[in-house]
Amino acid sequence: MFMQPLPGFRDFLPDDCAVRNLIFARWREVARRYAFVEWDGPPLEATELYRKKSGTEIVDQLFNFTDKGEREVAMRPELTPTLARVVAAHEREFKKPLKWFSIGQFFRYEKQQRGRLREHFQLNCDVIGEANLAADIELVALCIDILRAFGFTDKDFVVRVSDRDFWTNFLREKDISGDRWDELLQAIDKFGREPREKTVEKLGKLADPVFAILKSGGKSERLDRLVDGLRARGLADFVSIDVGIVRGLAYYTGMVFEVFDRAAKFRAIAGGGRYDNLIGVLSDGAVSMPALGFAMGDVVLGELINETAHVREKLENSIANSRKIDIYVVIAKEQCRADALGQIQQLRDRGYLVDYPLTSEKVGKQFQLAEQLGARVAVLFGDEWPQLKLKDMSSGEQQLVSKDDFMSHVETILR
RNA sequence: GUGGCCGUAGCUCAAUGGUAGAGCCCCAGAUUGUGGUUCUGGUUGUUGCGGGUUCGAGUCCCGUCGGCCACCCCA
Repeated sequence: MFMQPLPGFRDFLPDDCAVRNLIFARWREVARRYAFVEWDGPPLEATELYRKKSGTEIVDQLFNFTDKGEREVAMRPELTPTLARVVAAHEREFKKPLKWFSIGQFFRYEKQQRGRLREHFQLNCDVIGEANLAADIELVALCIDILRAFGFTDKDFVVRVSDRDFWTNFLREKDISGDRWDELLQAIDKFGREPREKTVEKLGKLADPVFAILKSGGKSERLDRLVDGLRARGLADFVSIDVGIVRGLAYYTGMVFEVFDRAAKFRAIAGGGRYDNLIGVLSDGAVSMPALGFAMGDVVLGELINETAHVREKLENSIANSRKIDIYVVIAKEQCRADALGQIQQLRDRGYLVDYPLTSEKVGKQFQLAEQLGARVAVLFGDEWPQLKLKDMSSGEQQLVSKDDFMSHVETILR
C-alpha cells in the first residue's frame, strides 16, 4: 500500500526521469528559438478561476478540495486561466506582444486510462496582445518545430487547423441565438466520436447543412492564409484544414488546432487556439487583449515517441550519452585513497563527471563499474604513486603519467 | 461515474482443485592490480487484500483495492 503511488500518479525512476528531462529540454530549446520567455504560475488556484471560464466539463474533473482556511481550491487543470489572470494584473509591465512559455504539472480527478492520468506535464506556449494572423502562423509553426526537434516528420504527425468563427458565422447566418452556440459547437466537436443519431438529435434542423460542410471540408479564407503562411516556411505538409476540429473548451474564439499522429492511434498530442475574450472576461473588462496559445502534454507525446522507432532510438541514444561519466577513479591500494580524493576533487572542480568506489573493491570490479558507467577514462591509484595509470577505455591504451602532468593528459583524452 | 477483462518474485510470465516455478535483473564468488562474454552459488512471495465453498484454493464463489480496455469526457 505504501509501495505504490496514488492512482493516476507516476514515480519517475532514473530512466523515466531521463526521458522526461529530455522532453523538457527539447520543449525549452525550441521555444527559446522562437524567442519565447519562460514563466510559471502556482500549481494551486481558487476553484472559482476555473468555474468562471473553462466550462463545466473541466470543473467536474477538478482535483479540488477545501483548504484549512476554508478556501475552495483546485490543483491546476490547465494553465490558460492562470495566464489570463497574471497578464491582466501585470500587462503594463511588458511590451506587446508577450511571447511566453511554461512547463509545469497539471492535474485532474478522473479515472485513469492510457494517455490520460491524474497528473501530467505540459508545455504551454502563448502569444498575448497580437490580433494579426501572423501570430497564429508563428504559433502553429512553433508547435510543428517542437515535434520536428524530436525527429518526427510529416509522415508521423499532422496539425489539423480549424476556425471557430467559421462555425459562429454559420450559426449567425442561420439565426441561432448566441446562448445555444456552446452547446451546438460541442455537438459538432463530437461528430465522429458519438453515434450519428445523437449528433442529429442535438443539432436538429442544422444537422444536414453541418454534415454537408463536414463532408465537403468547408471553406475558410483565414485558414487558407494560415496554410499559405506555413507554406512560406516549408511547413505546409504538416498541416491540413479540418473544420471538424472545434475543441471542448468554451473560451476559444477564432483559430483552433489539434495535433494527431498520422496513424490516428493516440489522443491529440497537442492542441490550442485563440482566446481573444478570456483576459477581458476574467478581469471583468479591466484589461482586454487578444491572445492565443497551445499546450502539449508529456504522456501522449511519450507514447508516440515509444511507438515511433526512429524517434525512440534517437532519444535513447541521447539519454545513453548524457548518462556517461567522464572519469572513473580506480583505487587499487587503500593507502592511496586520500591522494585519490584530492585528485577527484580537482577533477570535479574542473567540471568533469567523476565517480569512484566509496569502499574498498577489487580492481577487476572497479574496471567493470567504470565500463558500466560509460567512463571514457579510468585512472588508477596504486603502487605507482606519485605516478598514476591513465587508461583510455575505448582503445584500452594505458599510460603512466606523473600526478603533475595528470590534468593535461586527461584534458587531451577527453577533448 | 457505468460495463468487460485481469491481478503469482523487483520485471516478463508458468503451475488439469493436490508440496509455488523459470528466464531476466540484482548480490557474491571463479587463488589477491585491469572491462560488455562465460561458469558457479545466493536473496526475494502472507499468489493484491478480506471472507466463503472444499479433506485440500494461486486455481471455484462473493466483496474490496489496484491495473488494462470500452463508454463518458478530453486541458
